[in-house]
Amino acid sequence: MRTDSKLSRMLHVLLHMARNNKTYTSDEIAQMLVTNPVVIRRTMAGLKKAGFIHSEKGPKGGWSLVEDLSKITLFDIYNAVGEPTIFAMGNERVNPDCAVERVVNAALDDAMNQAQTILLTQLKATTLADLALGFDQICTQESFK
Amino acid sequence: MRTDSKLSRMLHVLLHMARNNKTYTSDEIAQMLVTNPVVIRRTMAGLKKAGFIHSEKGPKGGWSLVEDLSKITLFDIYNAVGEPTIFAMGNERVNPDCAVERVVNAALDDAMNQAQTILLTQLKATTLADLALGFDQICTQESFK
DNA sequence: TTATTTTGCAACTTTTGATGTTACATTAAG
DNA sequence: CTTAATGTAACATCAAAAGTTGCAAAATAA
Repeated sequence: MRTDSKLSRMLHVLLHMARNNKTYTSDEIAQMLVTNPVVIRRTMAGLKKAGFIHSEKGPKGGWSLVEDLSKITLFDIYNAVGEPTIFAMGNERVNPDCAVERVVNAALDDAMNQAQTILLTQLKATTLADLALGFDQICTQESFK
Repeated sequence: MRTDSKLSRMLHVLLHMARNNKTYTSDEIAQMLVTNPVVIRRTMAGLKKAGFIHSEKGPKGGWSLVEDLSKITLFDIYNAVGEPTIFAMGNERVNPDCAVERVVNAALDDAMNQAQTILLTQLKATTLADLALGFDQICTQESFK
């Protein structure tokens, strides 16, 4: 499969929404991310269900932020987009009775679980407000409008 | 794409080879892993190139272990099978000039790099001999022939 | 009420990388 | 010289993410 970029994309969108404090249509967002508006709606649906954003139909409609950035962690968004598969590598399981297979898989699972724990811990420790802060720093450094 | 199982599979094969101390044909291995012998040759080619195993053509030919299990780490095999992509999640990079994108990607890259470091460190710290040991323990516990 | 804008969503297509398959060349044993 | 193996190129399949199309539903405004 392709690399799952839903988390990356949604973080991108949410920060833009927070920064400009306006509603965005799926079309605008799709242009921003160079993709299709339907893909946007599909993915944003998860964030809406989780209560982070709101959507309005019809003219003047679109997507808007509901929650405070400081209350949303990257892990929250990871969950809201459906907890994408983390690893592209995995165990084969053809014969659970094979002791060799069990030992090999246990070792790999252990290593992968440790890695996953670190990753999710990092996501939990970072809020969107943290990212916004880093963003403001860049803008101060350089010349952003 | 599918989940990459080359590392898991090769570890499985190597432990079997070490345990029974015999040469295996690609066909035998393929049956063991429930796959195709050509897939086996393709993957084993990497291990051969890295010097961990030897292959012999013709009747009585097949694959045999060359290196001592204690000298091979799981990381060595990870490398030998071509350093498969670790993560199924990733950043989108549509506009490197976008400060939001940069901040988001930096945060995700950081989390993923930490996770990757842990994973590879674990692979480096485990030798095939370690796995064989765990294997022997299982065999003692239960009733393996 | 009707035209327009926008989300909601089902159904299908495309893409991409791992895996699987076929065919045939090469090599070694007997 | 036949048989049993590996070596490898070329092509086929599979699966999951992303992309598309089409249309229903809802809200706004004239």
